[in-house]
Amino acid sequence: MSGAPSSWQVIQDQIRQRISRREWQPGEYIPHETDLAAEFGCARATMNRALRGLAEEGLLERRRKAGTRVALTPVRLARFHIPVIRDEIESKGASFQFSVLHRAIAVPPPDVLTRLQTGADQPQLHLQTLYTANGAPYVHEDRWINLDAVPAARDEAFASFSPNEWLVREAPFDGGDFTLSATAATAHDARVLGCAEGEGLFVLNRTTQAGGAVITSVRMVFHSGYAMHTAL
Amino acid sequence: MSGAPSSWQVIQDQIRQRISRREWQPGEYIPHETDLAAEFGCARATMNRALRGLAEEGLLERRRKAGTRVALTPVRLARFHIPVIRDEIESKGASFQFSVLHRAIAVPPPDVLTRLQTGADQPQLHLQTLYTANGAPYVHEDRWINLDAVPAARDEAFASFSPNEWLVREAPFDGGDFTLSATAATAHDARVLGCAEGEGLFVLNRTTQAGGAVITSVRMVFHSGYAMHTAL
DNA sequence: GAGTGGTCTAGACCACGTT
DNA sequence: ACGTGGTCTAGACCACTCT
Repeated sequence: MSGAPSSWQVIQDQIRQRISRREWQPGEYIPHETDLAAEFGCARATMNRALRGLAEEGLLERRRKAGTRVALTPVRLARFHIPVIRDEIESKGASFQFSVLHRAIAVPPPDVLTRLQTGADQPQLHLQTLYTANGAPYVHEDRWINLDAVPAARDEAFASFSPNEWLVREAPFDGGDFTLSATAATAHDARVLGCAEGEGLFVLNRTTQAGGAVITSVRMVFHSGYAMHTAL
Repeated sequence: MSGAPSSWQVIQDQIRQRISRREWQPGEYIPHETDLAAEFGCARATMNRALRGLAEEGLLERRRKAGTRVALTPVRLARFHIPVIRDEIESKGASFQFSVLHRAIAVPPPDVLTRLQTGADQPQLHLQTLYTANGAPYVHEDRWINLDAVPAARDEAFASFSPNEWLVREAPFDGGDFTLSATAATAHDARVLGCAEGEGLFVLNRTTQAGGAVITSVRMVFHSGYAMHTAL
């Protein structure tokens, strides 16, 4: 389907099998790169590529001088695609809309001040936006934009581009963090998202930075029933 | 702190800067590997390593014959460490305990049957386990184990090892999927987790496989206030 | 001090897709 | 048909850590 697997991928799969079949026990040292390369009849660089991948997945632990061992605790890491709202909605075949419910310039509350790393006397841009799919509420976004970092936002109406898309275009970020959590729908959440008060809602908090400066801090509350999914 | 950055990392950072500073616009084709390698005075393999990493991050799009371009939509992917409960709790300096609240062999409900890919006439092992940190409820686990795939589970008491840890030891997996969502605490949730009914709780559904066979399907409901966090 | 993985190079061939 | 990225090799030097 997707092309012939390359040599290092084949080798990687073989190694993976030896691990999952317990031919190499957890905690056990496996042969050195050089020996494995000889066994598989490939260059050491190729074997390195295969093993490096497994180490990045957390299946192997490698240390210079010590060697390579099978990880004791297979600490798997899951990859989640961070949603660009429009893409996520349109990829489901639904139509995308948004409306800015609230727009103001004000001093953020303390928790946002901390995240934005701005002063208590510096007003910033506050936006509340509802994104809908086929007209149904999809996610409610409560966003603060650091006007020192993105002064152009002050005069932006967010008519043709949603805050989300506008920022991606105008203020490319190079860092940040995510927090996923849950909350019970408040009366306000319920009204905006069109769900019952008290329902469990999925929440994503996100801060993005560029060159060390925090650009924006956003809290997104998703519609009831929303879930993030990934394969291992 | 963590060693001198290697050449390909330095190069990768330079490229990253050119992108985030808009020296190369989104959608724009950047020079070929060969040319960039010449410009940076490195081997093509080294440049390839740098660019490949950026492509995996979603910052670049590469196609044979076409070339390399800056991604239009920087579809970032976030990496989350999948919690091994004991490690997660102990890494916070808390003590780890667990207790199996319920243990039975029965035919799973329809949704679990689908996930386990077993028949409606095949009883499987059902476990409900509470994990605690310093005695406080941490996560409640509702797990079904496929006895065809893991027959040894039938006679396991899960006294010294939690279901979680026992499975990691006895039935190494090589695939699966995750779903993250939210729910409002039911009366049962509230009682088990010691929270108020109706609170928003974080839920992780997980299915793990080995060699194509589904080993276990589990739903974990975390204590109120739990969050998953990651940096970009 | 010595051994192992980490990285780099120059060159080659191949696979894919048509900026 | 041809150009570009993907992969592989053989050899070399280096960095880190000490099952």
